[in-house]
Amino acid sequence: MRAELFDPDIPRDRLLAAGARLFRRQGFRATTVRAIGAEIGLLSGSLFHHVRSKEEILFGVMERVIGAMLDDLRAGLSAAGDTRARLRALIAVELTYLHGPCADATAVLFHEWRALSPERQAVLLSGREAYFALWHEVLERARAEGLTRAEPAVLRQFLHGALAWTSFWYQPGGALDIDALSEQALAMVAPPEVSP
Amino acid sequence: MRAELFDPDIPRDRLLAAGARLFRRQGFRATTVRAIGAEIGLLSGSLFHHVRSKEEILFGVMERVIGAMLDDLRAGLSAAGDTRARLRALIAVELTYLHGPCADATAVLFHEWRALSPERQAVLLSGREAYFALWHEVLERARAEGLTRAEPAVLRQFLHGALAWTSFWYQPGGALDIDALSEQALAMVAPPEVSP
DNA sequence: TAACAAACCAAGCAAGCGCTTGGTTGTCTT
DNA sequence: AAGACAACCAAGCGCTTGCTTGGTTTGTTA
Repeated sequence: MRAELFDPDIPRDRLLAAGARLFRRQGFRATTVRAIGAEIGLLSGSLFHHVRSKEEILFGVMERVIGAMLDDLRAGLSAAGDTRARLRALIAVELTYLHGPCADATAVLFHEWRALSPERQAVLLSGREAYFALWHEVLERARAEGLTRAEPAVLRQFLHGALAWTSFWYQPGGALDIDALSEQALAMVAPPEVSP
Repeated sequence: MRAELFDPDIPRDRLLAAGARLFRRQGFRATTVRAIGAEIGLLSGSLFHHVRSKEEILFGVMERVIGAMLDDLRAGLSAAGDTRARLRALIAVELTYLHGPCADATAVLFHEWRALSPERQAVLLSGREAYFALWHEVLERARAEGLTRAEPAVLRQFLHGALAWTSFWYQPGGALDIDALSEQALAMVAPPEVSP
């Protein structure tokens, strides 16, 4: 996966990274433009030289991460062998984004979706749909092969919810690393014994 | 389960119910005391006769629902027979609260936890811990009996996340009712074939 | 070295926020 | 009849918010 979503040498990217960090920690509404500015040593007014509005920061963060996740998921799926490996790739990509170097931006994408205006939500919707279309494809096959039992459309939501929720409790650096966490998620949706 | 958390005949309860409704729809920060007042035909200042602060509304809502859920979960578990039935009860109680008559308050409890001050979070923590202690007990037995595969502590978080996330996508009244949704969740964490 | 644009500062505006204040209304008890 | 109390209104205070404005610095190019 790409190590960084934002280039520290580009002022606007520094702004987006700071926004992601604070939006994740305090939420979009609770974060002031003054706090974002202070985070990168800027006065509150100065950041409107790089961005038209506070919401544009949120949108910029989401747009960036949604594109990157889609790329990485495609790469992960094409590298995976059987359906079970593809299932693991779905999980691993999401957990890696949620707890790796892109953790801030990914958490913001998942948890601050409602803070974005409906118009801008619509702009990102195609990327979101493409992402979950890949999920659906894998989950359909997984059920056809007897790996999973729940209906793919429902399972997709359950699994995504379970993974997104990890940002509230999972601490990277503890006893459980991301690979082990992925394996636990895989064990939940597709216990090894069920496969033929 | 108890049909209503708030008594429409008590002014303060009407206030809490209105708060829950708006907090769920727009989030705590985005909801103004003026909007809450308007919801029950009150001027913004008048509602401070019933409540000391806006946050006290949030706390009141959460306190109420957390106690009710704990009662209902205890009742549901004692009525259930084997471990699989107890597992179903865990799921059913949570989904019933999330999408039944207490949907507003429950969604607020799960999704606006961070909006509560740390001091008040601490007050509710004992109720929360008692609730999840019951979960843990059931999930431990489920694993001991071979019903589930993932570690109980992790599975608890995954499952709770999956269920809490339903408030973003599940629409009661559609083709899938709450019982069917519960069955899907159960199928995900404990596929029938695995049991001995 | 002059010109120019990107990047930033200093100051503040208009609007909205949670909450306070002082007073009025209606109901119930004694 | 009179007191007590809950419930509410009308008005607005002090503060914070996102964002604007006009001007200054800095670095690059011609």
